Amino acid sequence: MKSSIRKSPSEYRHGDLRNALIAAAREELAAGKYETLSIRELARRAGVAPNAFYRHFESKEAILAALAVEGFTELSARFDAVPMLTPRQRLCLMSDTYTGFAEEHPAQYRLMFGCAKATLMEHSGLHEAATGCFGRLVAATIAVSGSGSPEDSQTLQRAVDIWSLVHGWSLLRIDGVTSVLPPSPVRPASVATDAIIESWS
Amino acid sequence: MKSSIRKSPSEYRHGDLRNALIAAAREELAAGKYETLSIRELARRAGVAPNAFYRHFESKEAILAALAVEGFTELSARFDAVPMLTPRQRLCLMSDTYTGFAEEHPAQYRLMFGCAKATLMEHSGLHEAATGCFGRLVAATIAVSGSGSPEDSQTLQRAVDIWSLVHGWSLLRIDGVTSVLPPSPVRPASVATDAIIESWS
DNA sequence: ACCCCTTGTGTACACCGTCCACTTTTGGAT
DNA sequence: ATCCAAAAGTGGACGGTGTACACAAGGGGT
Repeated sequence: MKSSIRKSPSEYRHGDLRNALIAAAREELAAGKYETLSIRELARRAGVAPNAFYRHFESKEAILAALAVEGFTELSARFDAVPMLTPRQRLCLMSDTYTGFAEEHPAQYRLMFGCAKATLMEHSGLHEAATGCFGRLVAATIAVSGSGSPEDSQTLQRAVDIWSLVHGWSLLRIDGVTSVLPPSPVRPASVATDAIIESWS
Repeated sequence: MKSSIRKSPSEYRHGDLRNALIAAAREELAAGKYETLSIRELARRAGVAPNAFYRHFESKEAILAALAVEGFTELSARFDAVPMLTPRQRLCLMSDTYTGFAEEHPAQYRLMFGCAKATLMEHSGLHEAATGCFGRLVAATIAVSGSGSPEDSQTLQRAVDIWSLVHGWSLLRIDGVTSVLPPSPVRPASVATDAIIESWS
């Protein structure tokens, strides 16, 4: 019954610390901080001791992986919401959907592919989330190609070409690298996407 | 004349510490370490106290920038060595030159574009090196397009499309992201590059 | 022979991720 | 209602980082 000096007993248990930590991490990402994101800072934001973190996540990598999963899931949802016009138009729209997501969530996007590296891919759900996301790209590619199964080598190559284009397009803009060239009005990635698709016919 | 316990007077002065530090950093990059590269480790390798570093570089960012400059310069040199067949063939070869460099030096490549972010671009020489590198891409694009000055908006857009493709292509492979898809024989980036070029005519 | 400037050292600070031992609280079985 | 084990949060510590400051060692120009 004796109350702690620092916090009332009622708030000794945070109640939903895991989500509070994730929410704080999302804020950091929204503020553009990814490389400098720190566990201690998240704990501070949640009003909790640094080590409380480890009751909810195995490691720093674990929460990063969770945020990456969120990102891939959100991107998948956006893909699913792209309307079906012609298969070709749909794949172009998916290109712009992709780059749009990356530009809206630059730090999270970088996180998603920073996580793809090495050991992080082993974290629960990450591989599945990423696979599901790009499976949608492959499916849309198949729809355009007309034929080809998901294991068809040519179809995969084509999907990876599109993926490469929108991935590079997104990162060049996120990192502000295009500033090394004279400024020019931005043209959507779908223009180049459409050119690549044209070559398939 | 009394000798230090730790090192003979003759090696109190390292002689070429700056290059030794850069060499050590190059080794770390060759070993794939970029995010975890540390000043203290470089100093250890050079057999010197950590703070000796600061007599030769303003900060950690400074040596990273220097390594990025090296990368852009090397890539520029490779671009210059690409033979002129037809302008279109040449641009395709430059695509494969680009991805080849990235695959040979994955950590350095990531560094080059990690550096592109934010404040790092302000470091001496980095902006020039990057601009020079991609100016070569623009020039090759102009050669294909037939017309167009470096300020021509359409030409720039086209060059950025190619750049996006090879940048994304390189990073997807560097980060091993393509492992989320069933394995398939790797096709050079120049196939998609050629498809994009085709759409210009 | 002197001085000074360059180069390298040592100490220190604030931060980080994470391990350990500890305390507080809660939920369920008795 | 009581007790106890598990869950959740705390505090301290270790080894790591980048870097600021004051100091020592040594070589070059006068």
